[in-house]
Amino acid sequence: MDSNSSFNAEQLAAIETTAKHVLVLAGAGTGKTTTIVGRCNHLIRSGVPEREILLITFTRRAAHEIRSRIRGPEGKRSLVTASTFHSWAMRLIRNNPNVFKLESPSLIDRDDVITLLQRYRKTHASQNLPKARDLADFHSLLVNTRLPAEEAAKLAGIDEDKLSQYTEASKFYVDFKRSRNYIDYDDVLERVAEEIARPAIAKAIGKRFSHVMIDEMQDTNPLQYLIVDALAPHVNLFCVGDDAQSIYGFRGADFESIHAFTSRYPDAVVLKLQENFRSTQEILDVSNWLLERSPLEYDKELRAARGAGQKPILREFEDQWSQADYVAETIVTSFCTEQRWANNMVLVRSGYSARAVESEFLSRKIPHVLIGGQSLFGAKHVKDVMALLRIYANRWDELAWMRYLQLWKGIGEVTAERIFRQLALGAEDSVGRGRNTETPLLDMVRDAKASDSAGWTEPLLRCLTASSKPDELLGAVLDAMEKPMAKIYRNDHWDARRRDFTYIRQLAKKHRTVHAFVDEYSLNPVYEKQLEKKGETDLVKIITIHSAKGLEAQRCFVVDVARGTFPQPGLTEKEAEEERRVLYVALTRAADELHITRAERGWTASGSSKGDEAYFLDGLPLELVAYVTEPESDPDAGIEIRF
DNA sequence: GGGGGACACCTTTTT
DNA sequence: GGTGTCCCCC
Repeated sequence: MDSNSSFNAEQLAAIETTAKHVLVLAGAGTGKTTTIVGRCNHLIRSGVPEREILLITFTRRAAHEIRSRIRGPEGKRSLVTASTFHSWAMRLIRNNPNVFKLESPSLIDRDDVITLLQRYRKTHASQNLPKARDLADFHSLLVNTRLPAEEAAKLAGIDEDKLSQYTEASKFYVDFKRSRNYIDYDDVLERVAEEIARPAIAKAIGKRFSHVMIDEMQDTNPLQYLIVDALAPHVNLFCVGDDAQSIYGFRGADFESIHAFTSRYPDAVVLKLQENFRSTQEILDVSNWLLERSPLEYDKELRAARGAGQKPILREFEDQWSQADYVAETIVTSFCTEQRWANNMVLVRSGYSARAVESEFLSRKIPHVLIGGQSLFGAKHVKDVMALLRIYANRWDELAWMRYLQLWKGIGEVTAERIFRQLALGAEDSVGRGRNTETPLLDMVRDAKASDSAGWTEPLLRCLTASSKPDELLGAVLDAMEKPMAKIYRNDHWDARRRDFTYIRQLAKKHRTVHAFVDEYSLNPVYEKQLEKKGETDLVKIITIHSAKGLEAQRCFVVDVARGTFPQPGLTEKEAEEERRVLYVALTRAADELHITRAERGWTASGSSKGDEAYFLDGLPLELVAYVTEPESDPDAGIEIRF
């Protein structure tokens, strides 16, 4: 991989370019990651200090992947910074409180935001407000797109007469965060974007990082663009993207912006990677067909460097169980000859779709890993425990207090809020009176113990008096919470939940401060199923398509490609086209064997659909695939006589 | 004010 | 199978 002979001419041109700013348009499977890594190594060889290279990705997974492929000197860890926009920005904020005007803020995640907005909704119950989730999503869209509220509303399909409810909620939310020193994911970027607009700041950052590389440029949203724009005069940009793989529109990304790259950065060159090394031509034929059917212009026609192979298989099933059975059966059969589970990848549109497949794998004992589902830190019981750690890190983290207090029998929202207010007021008082304020909270909790029949004071005291080493603190907290949690979760898989804490403790060991650990759990959640599989490498991947971008496997199953499911009904054209790109990403993951399946009766080849919903495979020329119906759907087609 | 039961409506996708 | 929401009883 190090010698230039392993790159083709297109890749080499990108790797060795001397242009200040570069945009590489790289179709699926054209060696995008290889090129980024190659560019990185090339820069280092040409004398650019490793620490001057900043490599930005959109998912943690991609950051990790790239980091592992950049070699440091003599096998040492490379000094190249490879991280997501968010974790890079968060580190800047933490390390420069004066510049970013935030002193140890508490980072809150989406669940916290929703909890908070649920509370807001209750206090405005008469107004019949939109769901907390919708309020949160709208606010986030507003921040990420930088649009005026009216236009963002149009984008999100919000009625004009409802808009004031959304903007009022946003206002409440922003005020709440400011008064409590909270920041959310969007604030992390926004804070950096605002300060980096000052030339002195941008210049200082440019001094540290001379080369900024951005992966998946098409997913960059306007907020992130502000950061890139500010850096552009001071750094060399190397951006890689593919408009056909833009699948983060819901986060405010607009792939049209990469078309405007050269007008944005006049001294930029645009290079193309068009030769696909991953897939057989048959797989690309179906993928190309899908894109051609789009009303949008992608100017893309992938060519297979590898040549011909076998046609993709299109199958339909009665229900999701027979579909899952087919996937499992095919994999087991292949394992007999290949002796390798990891040749297989199952791609799902949503975590929900993964369930039937996973349960089939479990019953057949097929070693697998589920990626993109719920994060371990998203689990209720983990959040309960983390609430105590959050209080430790930031004594007046109201959301953490509310969560913790409401665990206890007899304490609901109202009582929890009362207790919190009393403590906060008491602390203020003792500051006002100039008392020794070292431990006012501790004293007050001790005082409260006398009247505490619910039991909340005891674990809290253990927590507040514990060691400041994350793993020791966590140990103390778990110790104190074990019994009460066993009771709370007695009918709710307590044994399975309890096991998770072992992993959390291992993770805590890696951090020096509680603050760092609490941050990490928001920005870098660890996925439960992945942790369990640590060490095992030969696994079938069940993965959401969004998480699978950049990955490949010899044999891929794209399941639940069904009318009314993928795409879901009722999407705007813009949204539906994004779904088309999602499917495109899925299809182009396959190297040799592609199985497209759907679990429903009645798929028709030539567009004479039964439902009114859009369906991407309508009109698919049957010669592009091997099409098989399940026996139940067409009894005659399935007759098999055994001898 | 808390809690349990019934109910609907799910599920996008990531930081 | 899971979770948010509403309603009614304690």
